[in-house]
Amino acid sequence: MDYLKGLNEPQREAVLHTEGPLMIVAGAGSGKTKVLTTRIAHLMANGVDSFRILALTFTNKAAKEMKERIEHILGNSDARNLYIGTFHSVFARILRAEAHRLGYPNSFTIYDTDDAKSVVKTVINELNLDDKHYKPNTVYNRISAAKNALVGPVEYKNDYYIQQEDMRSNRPLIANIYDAYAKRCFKNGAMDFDDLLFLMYRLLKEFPEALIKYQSKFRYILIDEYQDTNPAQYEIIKLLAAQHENICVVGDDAQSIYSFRGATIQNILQFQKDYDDVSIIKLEQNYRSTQNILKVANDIIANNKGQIPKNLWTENATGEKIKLVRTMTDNDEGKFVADAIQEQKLRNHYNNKDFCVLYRTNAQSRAFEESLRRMGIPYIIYGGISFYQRKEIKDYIAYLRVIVNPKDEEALKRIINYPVRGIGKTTIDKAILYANENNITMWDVLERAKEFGYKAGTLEAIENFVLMIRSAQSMMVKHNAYEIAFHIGKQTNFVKELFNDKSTEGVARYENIQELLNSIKEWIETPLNEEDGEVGDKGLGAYLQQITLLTDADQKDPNADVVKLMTVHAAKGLEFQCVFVAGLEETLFPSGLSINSREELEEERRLFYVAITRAKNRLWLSYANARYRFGSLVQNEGSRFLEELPEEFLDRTFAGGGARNQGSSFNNTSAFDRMHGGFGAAAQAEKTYGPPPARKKETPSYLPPKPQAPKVVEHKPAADFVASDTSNLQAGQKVEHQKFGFGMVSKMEGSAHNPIATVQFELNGEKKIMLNYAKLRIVE
DNA sequence: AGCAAGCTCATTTTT
DNA sequence: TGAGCTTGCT
Repeated sequence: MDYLKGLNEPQREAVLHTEGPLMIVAGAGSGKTKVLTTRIAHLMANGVDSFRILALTFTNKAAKEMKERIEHILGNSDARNLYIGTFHSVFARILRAEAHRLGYPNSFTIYDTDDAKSVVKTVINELNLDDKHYKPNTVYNRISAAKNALVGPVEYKNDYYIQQEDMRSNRPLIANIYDAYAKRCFKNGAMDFDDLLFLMYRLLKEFPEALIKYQSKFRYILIDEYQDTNPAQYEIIKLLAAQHENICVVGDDAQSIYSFRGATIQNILQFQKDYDDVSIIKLEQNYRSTQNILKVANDIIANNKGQIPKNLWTENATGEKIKLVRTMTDNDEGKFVADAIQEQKLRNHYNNKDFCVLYRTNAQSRAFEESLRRMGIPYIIYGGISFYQRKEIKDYIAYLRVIVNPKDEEALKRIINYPVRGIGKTTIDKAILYANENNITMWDVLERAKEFGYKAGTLEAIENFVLMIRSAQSMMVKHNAYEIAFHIGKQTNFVKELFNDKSTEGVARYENIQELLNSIKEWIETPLNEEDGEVGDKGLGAYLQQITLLTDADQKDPNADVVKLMTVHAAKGLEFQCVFVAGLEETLFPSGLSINSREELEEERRLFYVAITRAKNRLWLSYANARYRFGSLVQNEGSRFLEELPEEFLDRTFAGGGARNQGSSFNNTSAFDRMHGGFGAAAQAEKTYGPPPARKKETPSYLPPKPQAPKVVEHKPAADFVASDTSNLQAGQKVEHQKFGFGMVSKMEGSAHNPIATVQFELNGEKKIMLNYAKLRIVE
């Protein structure tokens, strides 16, 4: 019973309460994972067979961590056979075994978002609809939302309100697209991410034998991050738990941040009504953050209505005040963060991995990357395009997909003529047309190419291709995923082709393929779950299933000593010594798309709450006066959330042009800036903008008066306008700007990284031009 | 057929 | 800004 030591009272209670429905309301940093893992270990220590425990998480990372911690507690490897995983991966595994019931091959493909959107696009075009109006992205999101609400194509078409909505947006035919899309996926033997939930639900609902099988199998069910479950997940859980009712859900309504994906807090409230005697345990002691950080977080979230009442408290030290920093531009914000990290490393002996930079949108990462790179601080970005989304990797994998499931038209289209083998666009278009006309798959057409009147040369090319795929298919009986992958790379000249490309990108692509092959090999060598026979051992099918459900975060080493950059969403469940929350500006955080209703705004606020509560020791909040948004510099107001911060816990500073912000004896300038013109851009900027304003008490921040940009007299540059190298620009030179026209440089200032020219334009008067961004042509 | 240049358009967040 | 797509050229 050693594992019970080190738990506080409610934690212990949650672990020991094994029978019957239980809801754990776990505040940020209250030891939720510890409770979940100890609970599972406790069940196992008391003789529950690991096959009978189902634990569902939102990320593979969380699942993996839980498994490891359980193994650690138990001191053996019994945990290997637990059903721990994401909703998607666990359901994929079950669906693989039950696919036949739904009319799917058990070798079904899982389409990622890109594949799915591509099918949507294909279908839109085939229905002769305009893809400018029916944008694949929009339509896909609509379909996705429908599936997550368990609305199938038929219900979609028959639902009055949904139809009204589509009428209003002038897209009445989405129902038809949805229907065609679902049929096409089925024909391709493919499920998209949402299908893994939707079809799992249908499996349990429509096939009582399947329902009984899994209901009785899973005697104990645990759900992590319950506040982020959507209706599909909710219904599935309910069905699975109905027999034993040993269901434990863990969540925090204050951290619900996925409503855009259909998640609803209603599930938390509904849970209490679904079962007769639900026990509720609250974990309210925070072990993560300083008092100051927690105080700020609590104050922020108190602005939301209708929270489950909780009192999150901590015994930790008071800690430092929260630093609120304003900069001129997003690039300055980047520089400020890199500077501050450097300073903290020196002053407080932190490692790189103690720092995390959080932002609202992935696009914001650029400024931080640049400044960190310039300072030589190693970093890693979570959430960009993942390894498996790179073109060469997707192409390579497409071969494997076709071998496993030749009905997969998306994969087939990718590789049928790559590397080039004389099966061009015309041939492919024809094949798809024939397939649609005869209601067969594209692969069927290729196999029976003779019947469709292709020219001799084309026919030969097709037949060779079909033979090659078939021979690889026959390998599946005796060979594992690695052997087949290696074989196909050689056979198709895929690898050789990349090897011969000596351009920088070519070399990188070749290396990526090598890395892919290595990772397949590695996967082959890791031991199986005992019960995994049903998934198909180390075959290609099992491999493919596994990688499509892998997230970007799963591919990166969380222990590497590097600064981490990620969106707030991606940071859920993580913690860091030092956290920077950047881009706290209206229309960015909160997002401009979420300020029109209270619900959306409250979700943004929860997101901010999640961001703040990632920090253990030190927290910086930053925002920029102006930032580059789709190409041009846009002014922004500070976020309304900043006004909700309790003033007494804040330390306000201004860090204009990337200077150090506080305290050091050299005051506000970096050595570099001092060498290049006194106080540099920072001091200059401070004169212009002043320090960040303290909280305005009365003025509501809604609809802030927009500072009117001075009207520009448009200048049409010559067609051959070419920006000059302005690194040696001097006062007195004459220049041309694309928008402002001709002018004379009157003054040069700023640092060498960030030179600023003051120009007297003939038509537009005096402007300050940041040479790093603007394009100027030197006239003389 | 294949490639390069130019054009348009989008930006929330992710399994 | 930059990705993806169409157009036009070879």
